[in-house]
Amino acid sequence: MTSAGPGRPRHQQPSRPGATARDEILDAAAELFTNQGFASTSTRSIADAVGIRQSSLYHHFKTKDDILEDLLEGTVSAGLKFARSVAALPAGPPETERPAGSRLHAVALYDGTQLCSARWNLGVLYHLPEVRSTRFARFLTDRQELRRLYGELGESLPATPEGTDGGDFTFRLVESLIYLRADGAVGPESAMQAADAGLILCGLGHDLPAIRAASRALIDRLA
Amino acid sequence: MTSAGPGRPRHQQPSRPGATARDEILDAAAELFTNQGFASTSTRSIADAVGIRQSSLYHHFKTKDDILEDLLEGTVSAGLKFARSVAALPAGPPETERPAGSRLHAVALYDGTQLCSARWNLGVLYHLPEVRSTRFARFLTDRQELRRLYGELGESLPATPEGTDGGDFTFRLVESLIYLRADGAVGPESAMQAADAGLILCGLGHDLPAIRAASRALIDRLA
DNA sequence: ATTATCTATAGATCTATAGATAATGC
DNA sequence: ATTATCTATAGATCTATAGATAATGC
Repeated sequence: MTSAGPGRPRHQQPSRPGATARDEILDAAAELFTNQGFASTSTRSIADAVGIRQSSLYHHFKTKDDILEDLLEGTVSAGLKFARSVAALPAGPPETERPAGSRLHAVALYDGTQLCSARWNLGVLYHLPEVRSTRFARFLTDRQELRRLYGELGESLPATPEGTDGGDFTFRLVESLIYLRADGAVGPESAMQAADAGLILCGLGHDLPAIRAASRALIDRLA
Repeated sequence: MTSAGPGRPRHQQPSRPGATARDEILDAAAELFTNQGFASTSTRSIADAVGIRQSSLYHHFKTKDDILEDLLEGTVSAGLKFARSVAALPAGPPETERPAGSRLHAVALYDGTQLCSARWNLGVLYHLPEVRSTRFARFLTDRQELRRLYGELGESLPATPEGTDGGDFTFRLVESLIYLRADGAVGPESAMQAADAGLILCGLGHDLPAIRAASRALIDRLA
């Protein structure tokens, strides 16, 4: 028994990662939302998982939706930032020769690696009907911009067969890692395989070894 | 005012498709589950959509979960049946020459077409955390068998590049149609494009026109 | 004074059951 | 007798707010 009870200081016995109580709440909510669903997870169960009272959550978040919003934002912001910086690079090789498709591959690999290795598989929340509301507009537009960047990087490739949008297929393959992971079928190579498959669909399967190397270099440089 | 009130006959003013009250309930639940989510949809709102009292639902279904179970089963049974009959065909051309990959393409096209054109986009319910319980074992094993059949059909192809499971990638691309549709981005060609992309990943992109023709023929014959 | 917690609770649900009622079909 | 509906309700939630309490830091 340390000093439990009303008005106890800020943050004791951190059973969860995170420097602050707010971070602990987010971590507990992420675990519960991904494992039980958003609507099925009560604010009480989140509080229980953290070790505080249900009502104390409302000191840190205005509503339950706000918790979800924070979590969703966190899953897309790094990937979007990386994709923006990659898309801002010139397509042609600047000084070092960079094979066509390296930029799309790098975005897919970075994004996919994150989806596979993040502490919780929050991607399963992307397609919740609840999320399709203006309430979550910032997340939605961020994810839409990321998708558009995939499309742009795919369009800049001349080799793609007619009729297919290789960039968007790559985006879809990368996001399918979410459900592969939910099925327990993600391995250490899954993200690379998804990125490779995207490039194959763009007609660049013949050059994969060089693309992989340039993709890794881009990630090391920009991430 | 027709004969409303207690004990009225079975089934009047059918505002929804379906011959029976049970079918109307399923249709209303499908609409609400896909648009608002399963946990967020109350039995009352389903009943309201049908035009009966909340408690009257329980004459047709034992629990709310039972409604979901019925809906999920309905989305996978036809596709699984088709995939089984396709997988039972000999791989080599029997009398008519059937190009390699036609069987996988046919399964993907049939399945994808259904996902794109079903009255409600029930696929968004596949990955609900709630569904991962033994409660829905029959649906889960059916879907798993369908996935395994994709894998088998992919394995039988010699052309697939090493390291990629072309059958499983095809399965993932087809299921990604669910989320393409949820984003309002499905067109009349989407299912065919997904099936084609799967075959490209299996190394058969060069033979697509012939594969498409054989795939269509298989669907006409077996579906 | 500010911050983080607590207790207590309002008010609105939500699922499922019990039992009454009336139409149908034998 | 069976079927499909209804009314009424038990009992269990669930979210969010109000206001008290105590530790902290100035």
